[in-house]
Amino acid sequence: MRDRRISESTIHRLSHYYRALTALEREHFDTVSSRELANREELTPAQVRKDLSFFGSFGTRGLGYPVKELKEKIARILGIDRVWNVALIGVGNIGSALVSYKEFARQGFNIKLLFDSDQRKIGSNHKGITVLGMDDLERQLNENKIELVILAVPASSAQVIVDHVVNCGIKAILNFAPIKLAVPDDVFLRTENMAMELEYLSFSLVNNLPRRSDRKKT
Amino acid sequence: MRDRRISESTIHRLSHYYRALTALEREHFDTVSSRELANREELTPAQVRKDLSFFGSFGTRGLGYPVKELKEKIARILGIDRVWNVALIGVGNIGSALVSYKEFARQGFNIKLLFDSDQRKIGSNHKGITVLGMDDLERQLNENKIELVILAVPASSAQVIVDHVVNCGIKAILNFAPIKLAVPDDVFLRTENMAMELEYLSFSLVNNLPRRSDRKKT
DNA sequence: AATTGTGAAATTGTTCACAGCA
DNA sequence: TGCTGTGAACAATTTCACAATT
Repeated sequence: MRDRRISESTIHRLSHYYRALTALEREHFDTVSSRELANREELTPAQVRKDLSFFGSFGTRGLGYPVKELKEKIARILGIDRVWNVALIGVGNIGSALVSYKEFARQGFNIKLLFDSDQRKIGSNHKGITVLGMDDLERQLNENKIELVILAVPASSAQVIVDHVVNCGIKAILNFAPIKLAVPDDVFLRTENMAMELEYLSFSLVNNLPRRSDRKKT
Repeated sequence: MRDRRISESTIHRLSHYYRALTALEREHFDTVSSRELANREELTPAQVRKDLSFFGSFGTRGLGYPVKELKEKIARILGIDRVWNVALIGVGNIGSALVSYKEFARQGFNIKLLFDSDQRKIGSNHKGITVLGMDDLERQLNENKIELVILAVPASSAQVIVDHVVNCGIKAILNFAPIKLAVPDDVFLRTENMAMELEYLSFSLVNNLPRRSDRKKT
């Protein structure tokens, strides 16, 4: 199964496995079967095995997967076995919530810098980090070896700001503005659209969809 | 094409079409072709036509789709042509950011009630809404005809609280805790996992994935 | 006996290509 | 002519089922 193209869904499921394995580790399980892992994230055992087999043979026939080891393997695959230096642009509602979002830090996403274009916010403090102005962006990103930028600015200014960020050489951006941004082909952009899931719920309620849906193919 | 099962991806793409149509309306377009609509959300024209054809024949051959009308049709399909009464539980970082998140209000999601189990937060005010205690939950949800609950509580208490919410008769829940929650089959649950997209970016960077990926197949 | 790893089959989702209509 | 609507072709993903292994 070496070298089949890895799909987006597979990668997202790795995040789920990682989460489940973190829980299993806390509960002192040494090994876990594909069935148990599947149950915990509402997937099928076959899918778990197929997903994992893309990356190697991590299990033992008859026994299952070693929890701690598999968790480390997946962390390595996802690239979260290290610390990423992150800058966050836009310290409004969402932005300031994200600064304190524990799950980011727990997975090695270290928000080191905050930026805002609002003069009144520059110099203010969030969780011990001083908000910088946008004119300082390029130098600060370089000096702090930032590899990842989170954008939490209004939709109206998001494209201008993302252009600026791209010009600074950043190759990975997480966008919270509910708008489609254009970036060059060599930049990774993901957009978190929080209204979309509410719309999905709304759709489900009015159309009385077949039940038990939680997240993408996931 | 009547009565093919509508996939999750199709529904998510409807959200995208809705967003694009909102922009087109603002730009005073009367009609739009499947090609233009596809371009705006980075999809293919065939996909746009197929998606829309699930729900009816909204376009005119040779001309395209009427922007205003199509937007209304999609709003109707998504169930956002009305106001939904929403309660938000957990007024921490994420929770208080969501209260002020304009996009929710704009799409008819009216956050009417706030709850928290922290005594110090009860009685405090967010955007003019007073935070209530959890003991009041059932009565308040009923009296205010709440149909949708947003959960922004810590992972550790999320399952207990979601059980409580389900017992109050709520059938649609948006969960922001990074954990898999169990709910009965007749309850719609969606989980917004914000770390997942960061993990995807991290994976992309370390694996130097083929570029230009923005959200699910979406 | 239990459980992985994996080709093959089944299913689901996407794109093609063109007839049909304005 | 231009563009939709859609069946048919194609591609991707998931599930099945079983040999291999402990």
